[in-house]
Amino acid sequence: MNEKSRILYVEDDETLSFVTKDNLELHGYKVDHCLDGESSIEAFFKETYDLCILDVMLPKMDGFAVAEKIRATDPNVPILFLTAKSMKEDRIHGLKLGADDYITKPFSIEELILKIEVFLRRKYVSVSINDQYKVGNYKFDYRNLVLSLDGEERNLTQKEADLLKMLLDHKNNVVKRSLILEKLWGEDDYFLGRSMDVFISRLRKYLSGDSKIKLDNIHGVGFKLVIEG
Amino acid sequence: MNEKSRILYVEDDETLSFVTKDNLELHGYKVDHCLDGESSIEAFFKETYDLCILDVMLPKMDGFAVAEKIRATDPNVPILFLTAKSMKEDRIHGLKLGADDYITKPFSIEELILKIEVFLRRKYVSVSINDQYKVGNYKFDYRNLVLSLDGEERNLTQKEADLLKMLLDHKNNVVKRSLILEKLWGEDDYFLGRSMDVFISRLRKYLSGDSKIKLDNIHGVGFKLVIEG
DNA sequence: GCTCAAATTTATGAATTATTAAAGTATTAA
DNA sequence: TTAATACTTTAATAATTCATAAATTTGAGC
Repeated sequence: MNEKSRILYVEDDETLSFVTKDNLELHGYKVDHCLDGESSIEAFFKETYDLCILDVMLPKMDGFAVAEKIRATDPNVPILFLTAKSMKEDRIHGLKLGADDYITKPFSIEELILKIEVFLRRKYVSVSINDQYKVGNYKFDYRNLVLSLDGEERNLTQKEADLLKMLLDHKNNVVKRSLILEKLWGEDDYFLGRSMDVFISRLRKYLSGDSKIKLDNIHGVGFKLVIEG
Repeated sequence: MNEKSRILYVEDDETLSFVTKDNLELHGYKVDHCLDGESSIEAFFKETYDLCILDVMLPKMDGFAVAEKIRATDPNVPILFLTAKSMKEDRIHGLKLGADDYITKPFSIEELILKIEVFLRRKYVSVSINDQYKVGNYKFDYRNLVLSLDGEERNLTQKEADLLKMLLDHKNNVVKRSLILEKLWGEDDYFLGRSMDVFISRLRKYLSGDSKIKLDNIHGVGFKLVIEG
């Protein structure tokens, strides 16, 4: 099991925050609660958090200001706002500042937890400069069809790139033969399967420069691109 | 400047969808619009999209079913649901399926676009949402056919995995030989029974690393996977 | 002790996959 | 229009994997 996810929760309503914190902890999160904006900034600088939940209305420094400070430090940490019902302006303002979502009060704990899960179950990196993938020691630029290993560039064909991308999107997971064939070849038939095998073979050769990369076959099922470390 | 982001938009209300598509295109997205669930799946298999917007209420196949299909193909693409106002159950159901957010109708275009931006400005990589079973000290990933004991991984064949899953689904209960044979081998005959015994035998070997796991035979009846504690 | 179910190990053959080479198919350039 | 080039598919052959079969041993239940 993974370690507990750490959540920074800023909310001045003591009753609500007590219940919410309690519930979140019951669900296995480690929650630090702050009562106002300023102390939350302090906390954020001291600790590392996986996610922040900010009430908009806060004493001393409102949620937006807190979000700006946090964003300036960390462009990646997900931020959820708690806003009063129907304050559309607030919601839009928050999203513009770089918040990732908002929840309108009153909210159900179940919904809050689901929203938290959405952001925690993904690794989550800002700014995808085009479609640049890291593949072990390789770099793969999907848009430009370039696969490179310390400066050494190799141009891929569209189909090679599509296949690599598909395997990469399912990194460390099995991708069914039928799925690949349907998606990249349009239909799943025996001879197209032979063709795909040729491509797999070629990708193996291309990627043989890094021993931490394996393109495994799962007999009768499909392929799995495994990258150690 | 990056290339246009490609959006798949599924919505059966023609008036609304016309306006929305138009607006999104004005904002620089490339939008493909589908009127029903089935055609959207087709489109998804043909093209690559950066984001999907699904109405929940759709003819032929509802938005949830579409989402499941899409998730099965691509674990990473962000999915936004359009739900009727106040249908809390819908929202929660959607999030559980792996949707990333929902927007309640009626929605403002500005808000929709902000939400889209939230998901497009980041690269999302799912941390893998597998159905992992716990089997004593082992972990069993049925989808990927992997059985692991503290880091030590072993790939199972499809049939081995099916059998283990079946025993696991009846954990601590007897599963009749005839049931296993019919379900996994298609018919119940003597020789297939011998074959199954080989598989049982193999599973016992695989699971021998944890003494709290027993795969008992109930003479003349079937098997029972017992896990203490 | 006897009989049959179950367990285990080894063998076998069919099916799947791998790899390299050759043939086909476009696409672009001359 | 032809030649050259780039790419995909087909073909041929080798290698591997796996379910089943077969052979043998163990053990349950009477």
